[in-house]
Amino acid sequence: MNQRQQEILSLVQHQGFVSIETLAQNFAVTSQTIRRDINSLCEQELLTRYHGGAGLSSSVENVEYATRQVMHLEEKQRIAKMTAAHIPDKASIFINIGTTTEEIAKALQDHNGLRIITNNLNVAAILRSNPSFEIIMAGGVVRQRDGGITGEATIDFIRQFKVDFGIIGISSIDIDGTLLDFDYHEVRVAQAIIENSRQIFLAADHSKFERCAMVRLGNITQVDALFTDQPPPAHIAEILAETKVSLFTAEADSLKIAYPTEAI
Amino acid sequence: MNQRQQEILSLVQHQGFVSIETLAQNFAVTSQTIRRDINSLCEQELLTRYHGGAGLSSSVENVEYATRQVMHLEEKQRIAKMTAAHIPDKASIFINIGTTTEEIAKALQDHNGLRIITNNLNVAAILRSNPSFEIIMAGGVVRQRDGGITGEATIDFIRQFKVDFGIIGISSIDIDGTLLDFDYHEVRVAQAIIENSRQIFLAADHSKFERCAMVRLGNITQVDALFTDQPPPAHIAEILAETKVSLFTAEADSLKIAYPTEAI
DNA sequence: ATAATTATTTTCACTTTTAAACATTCTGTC
DNA sequence: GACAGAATGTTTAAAAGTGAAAATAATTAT
Repeated sequence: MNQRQQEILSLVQHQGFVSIETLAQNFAVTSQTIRRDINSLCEQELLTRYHGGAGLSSSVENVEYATRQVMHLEEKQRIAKMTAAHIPDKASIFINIGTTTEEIAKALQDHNGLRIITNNLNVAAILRSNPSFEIIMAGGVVRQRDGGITGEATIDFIRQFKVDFGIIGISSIDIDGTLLDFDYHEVRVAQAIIENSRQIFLAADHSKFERCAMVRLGNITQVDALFTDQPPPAHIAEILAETKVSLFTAEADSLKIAYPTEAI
Repeated sequence: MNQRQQEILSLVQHQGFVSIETLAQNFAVTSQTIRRDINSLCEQELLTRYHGGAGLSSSVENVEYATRQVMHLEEKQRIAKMTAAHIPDKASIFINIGTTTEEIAKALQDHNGLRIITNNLNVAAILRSNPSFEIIMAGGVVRQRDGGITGEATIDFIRQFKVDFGIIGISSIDIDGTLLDFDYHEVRVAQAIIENSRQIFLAADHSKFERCAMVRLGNITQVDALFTDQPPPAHIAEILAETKVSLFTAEADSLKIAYPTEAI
């Protein structure tokens, strides 16, 4: 996103609506350029396109979160689609907090008869539209910025269940396979989910391999399958192969799937 | 959908019905344009076309709920405003399911430092916009139709707390003061709220005195204050006086909206 | 029941907006 | 300096939005 696009976004956020003509004059570019900017921002669901201008996207209040939400959106959507394809109808699943897991929720909308337990208000809102689903909301303290629910009460709540699949996102994966996050409370919840799921699906786009968070969640060997968008670093790939963690890679052009190779 | 259409939709959702003439004047366009908007919205089944205007859609998933939400809206808003005025800043409160309690949540938005426990997804969404609030979501099974959360897990969750105010809505109040609701699960949650609140505020518009539901929730003598929009029936008023339940009535210059009878 | 009124549909003309294709400029790399 | 790639500008045809007028349908008043 370039400077001008950020400013457009900020203008929309302050004024609710801006016309293409105004923007073109303000930034001293042609309306065509503004159109390209707006179309691009629109694809990222950061704002809504109207005839003659652009306005606030449906219900974005938290800009910081909304921006994070669109980082690597394409990748996340590919990952989400692939992950959803591995969840059978009528399965019971945990879905925890995270922008990637929200995309997975969207990808699951057309499934049938799922029973979902989540600590994410957005996930609940997304999945509520399908009447064949049974949605169970985990109780606890609501985080304003992303609608996540955490805390001791949440953990106790989650422990009441045992489900088929636990779908978790993550902030960063260290080179030795350590899973890390920024928020202690969120980590506690994720651990509870891991303990109470028969299979764990970890969804993480490639950016997570290049970042550092500080709270240890666990190790990548605890998961059953890793869903990502690019082949992971060599060392991680080795660990996955050794521990027989399935690796699914949703690459841009064609969908490539790599199965774990036998340890030599 | 353009912004005008969105606003039309929102108007319909709030008022139940809008006339084409009014809309044309409001938006400063010809009635023809409004007609096109309405026809388009109608094709999407977002609202229903009537001769001379448009009203709530009758084929939306939860019409039942949407209709209920609009019924006696003005009264509910008056009741909500008055109820909110009796809640001090920094109070801890339960808010349960119900269209009236949702209005109360809206009326509470400008308070400060509230700590709210709710089993209503909509209430959580409404109050999340105020960063000074601490919101705790009760866990449990999500009801598709209204975002309410009920079940044993919810009751256990609520029992973990003891708050200053419990704000509850109700489906009907019998002539002898019996509080009644339609849903057993919802009643169980309301009872848990009553048990764990120092003060109970009951919010009910006048229509609740004329209806019958079947699940007994409790008796009006269990509440500390009743908030309504018209003086209750004499017998109820007597009970309230005898048992020293406070009665707050938010009356207003009567304002009636005529609904058209048949959709086109 | 009939006339008068009001709302709706249909059609057409006009303007603005959009998208697509291609030309141009700019930028960084080799 | 040549080149590739991205961003921007230009032109043009298609699409969308709007308003006006006439014909038809529905509603209300007499």
